[in-house]
Amino acid sequence: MRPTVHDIAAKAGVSLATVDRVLNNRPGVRGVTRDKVERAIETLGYVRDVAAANLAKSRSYPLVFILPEGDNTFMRGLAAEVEAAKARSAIERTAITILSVPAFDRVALARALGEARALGPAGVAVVAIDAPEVVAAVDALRSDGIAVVTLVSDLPGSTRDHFAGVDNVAAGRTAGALMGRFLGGRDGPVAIVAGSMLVRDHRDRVEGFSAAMAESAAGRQLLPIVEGHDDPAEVERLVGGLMADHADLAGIYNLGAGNRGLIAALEASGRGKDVCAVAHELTPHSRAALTSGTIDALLNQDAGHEVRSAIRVLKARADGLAVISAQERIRIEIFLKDNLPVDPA
Amino acid sequence: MRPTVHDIAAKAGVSLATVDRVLNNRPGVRGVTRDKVERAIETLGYVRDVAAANLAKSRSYPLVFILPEGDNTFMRGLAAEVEAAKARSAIERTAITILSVPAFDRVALARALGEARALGPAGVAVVAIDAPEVVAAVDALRSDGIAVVTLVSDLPGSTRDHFAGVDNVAAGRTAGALMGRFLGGRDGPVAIVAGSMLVRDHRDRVEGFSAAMAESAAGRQLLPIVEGHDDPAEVERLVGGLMADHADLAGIYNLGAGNRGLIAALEASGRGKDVCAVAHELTPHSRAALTSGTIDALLNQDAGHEVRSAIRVLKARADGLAVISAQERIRIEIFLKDNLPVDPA
DNA sequence: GCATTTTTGATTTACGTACATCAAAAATTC
DNA sequence: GAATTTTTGATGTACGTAAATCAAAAATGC
Repeated sequence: MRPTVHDIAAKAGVSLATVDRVLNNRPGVRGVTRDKVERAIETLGYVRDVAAANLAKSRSYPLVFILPEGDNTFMRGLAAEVEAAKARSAIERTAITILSVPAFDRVALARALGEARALGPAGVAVVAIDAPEVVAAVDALRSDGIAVVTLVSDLPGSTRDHFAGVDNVAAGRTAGALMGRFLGGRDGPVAIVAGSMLVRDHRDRVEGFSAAMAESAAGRQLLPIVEGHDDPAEVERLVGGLMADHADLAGIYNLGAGNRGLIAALEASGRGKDVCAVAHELTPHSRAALTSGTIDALLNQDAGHEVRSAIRVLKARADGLAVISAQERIRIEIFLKDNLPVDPA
Repeated sequence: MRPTVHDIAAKAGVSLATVDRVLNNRPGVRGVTRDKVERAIETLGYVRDVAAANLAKSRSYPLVFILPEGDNTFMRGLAAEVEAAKARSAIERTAITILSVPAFDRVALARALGEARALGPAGVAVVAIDAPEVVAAVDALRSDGIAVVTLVSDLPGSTRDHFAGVDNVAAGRTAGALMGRFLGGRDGPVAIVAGSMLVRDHRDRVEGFSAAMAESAAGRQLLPIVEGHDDPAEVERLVGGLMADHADLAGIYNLGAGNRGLIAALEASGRGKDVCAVAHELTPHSRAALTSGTIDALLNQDAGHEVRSAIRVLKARADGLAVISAQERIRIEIFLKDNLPVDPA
C-alpha cells in the first residue's frame, strides 16, 4: 500500500500538522525536525497524491488562449481544438478564455496580452509574433507569476516558460531535403511562399529550407520569398504570378497557410503536376491535392497535440512542477500520398 | 462552480442517496425518480469528478505487460519505457508486472498470457504473435473481463480492446514510396529483410511496401524476403550475403530490428552508400548511420508513446470508459538526415 | 529562573464521491 | 384496509490531502 501523510508522521515521530508544514513548506519547523520528516519521506518513498491534494485545495486553472483571426484552415482547426479543450474544462479543472486578435498585428497582440494579464489567470498560451512589444508583454505576465506558453510560433527572446510547437528549422530542412530528392534531374528555379516573415515559425522554416536545399540540391536557384499572409486568395494570386513569370519553375514550397490558393493556382496553370510542391498542414483540401498528385509532400503539426500539451505545461508550471519533456515534444509528421491516415483529418 | 452530487439532489428534489443510486446504477429507484435525476444531471451538465471518485474507491489498476526477450535496441527501449511507467505507478495508481518471453515463440507467449490471467489483473498489454493459440489465450482473458491491448504488433482476429501501435501497412507503403522516389533512375533489384513473418506488424509492412513499390517503381525487381529474427548478428550475415550475391543491388528495406547488423554489413561491403537503405526505429546506431549516409530514411515509432497510450487505454477500458481515439493514434515518424531531433534518442 | 518567542501537537473541517445502514414513506398486493 | 414489498431519506464513514485553530511544550533571551 502506498504511504500517506499518516505513515510519514508515524515514521518520523511527529504529528500530522508538522508533516503538513514540511510538505507545503509552511513556517515554524526547526531544521532538525524538518530533516527528520524529509528522511521519513525519502525512506518511505512517499509521493503526494495529486488528485487528493487538488481535491482538498479545490484547485482550478483559469487559462487564456490568444489566437489569430483569419480564414485559413489550420488556425480555424487550432481554435476548434481549444474549444474542444474548453468542453473538457470540468474534467480538467480548467477555465479557458479565448481572445482573438487580427493576424500579424503586433500591436493588437501586445494589447491582448495586456488584457489577459488583467484577467489574472494561472497561465496564458499565445501564438506569438516576434516583436519587441510582444516580448515586453509576455515578460510582464511572467513577472506577475503567470505561466506563459507560446503556441505554434515561438518567441525566443522572451522569458516564456515553454514552446508548444514543432522545431520549425527542422521542418524547413525536411521540406528542403524532400524537395531536393524529389526534384531529381529536373532543372528550373524553386519558389518559396511564406505567410509573413514577422512570425518566427515562418522565418525558421525559410532558414531550414534554404540550408537543406543548399546541401541536397546545390546550385539550384531559389526565387525571392513572397508573402501570402496565410490568406488563400492572396496566395492564389502570388502563385499564379510565379507560374506565369517562370515557365521553367521546378518546385514551390508553401511554408505558410493558404493551401487552397496554392492548389487552385497550380491546377489552373495546367502544369501543376510538373511542379514539385511541398506544403504544410493536412486539411481536407491539401489531402485531396496530395492524393491527386498536385502536392507532393505535406508536413503536418497536430494542432490537438499542441493545445493539449500547452494545457499540460501551463498547469504544471502553475503548480511549479516539472514537465516530462519527451512527452511534450511535438512531432513533425510527413505525409506522402502513400501514408495518409485513414480517418479524414 | 462545477455542479456536484449535492446540486443534483437539490435540483431533482431527491436525497443524496438516491442520486448515488442513479449515478452508480444501484437498484431500488423507480423509473420516474430515475428520470428526474437524469434530467437534473443533464440540465446542470454534471460530470463525475473522476479524481474524487477514484479517491473514494481507492482504485488501483494492476496491469501486466508481456514483452519479448531479445538483443535488439527497440525492444530493450520498449522494456525501459515500461520500467519508467512502473516508476510512475504511485502517481498513476497502477501496479505493473512485466513478463518476459522468448521472441517469436507462440507457445511461450500463450503460456505467459495464461500466467497473466492467473494474476487477475485489470488489464494486459502484449506484443502479439499472430497465432491461433495466442488468439485463444487473449480471448480467454477478455472473457474474464480483463482488458487487453496489443502493443507494437497486433492480433486482428482476437477480441483485444485496442492496438497501441502504428499502422504498419501505411509504414510499409511509406517506405516503398520513399524507396521508389529515392532510387530515381538507378537500376537493380531491391531486397527486403524482415524479422519474422510470424508477427503481424512485419507482414503488414511487407504488404504495404510491395504495394507502394509496385506503384511508384513499377517493374522493379523485389528479391525474396529473408528473415533475420530481429537479431543483429543474423541480419549482418543475411545482408552480407545479399550484397555478395547481387552486385547491382539498388536498395534494401530492413523492416525489422537488427539495424546494427544491416549497418555493419553495408559498411563492410564498401558500397553501402550506393545502396538505398530504408529501415525502422531511431536508435543511436541507426541515427549515426543516417547522419553518415549509410541509411537514407528511417521510420520510427515512439515506444514511450505506445506504452503510455496502452496504459491510458487499459485504465479506461477497466473502468468501462471510452477513449479519445485521436489522442491514441500512434504516429509514424519519418527521419531523414535533415530532420533528426536534437536530443539524441 | 522567569518571561518571551518559537516550535510542535491535537483536533477539526473541507474537497467530491462511494458505500453502507437503518428508518421512514410510499406503492403494491390480496 | 391491513400486510407486504419497494422506494426513498437521513446519516455516517472513508479516501488522502489542505488548511486552520488553539493549546501545550520546548527553546531562547536576558
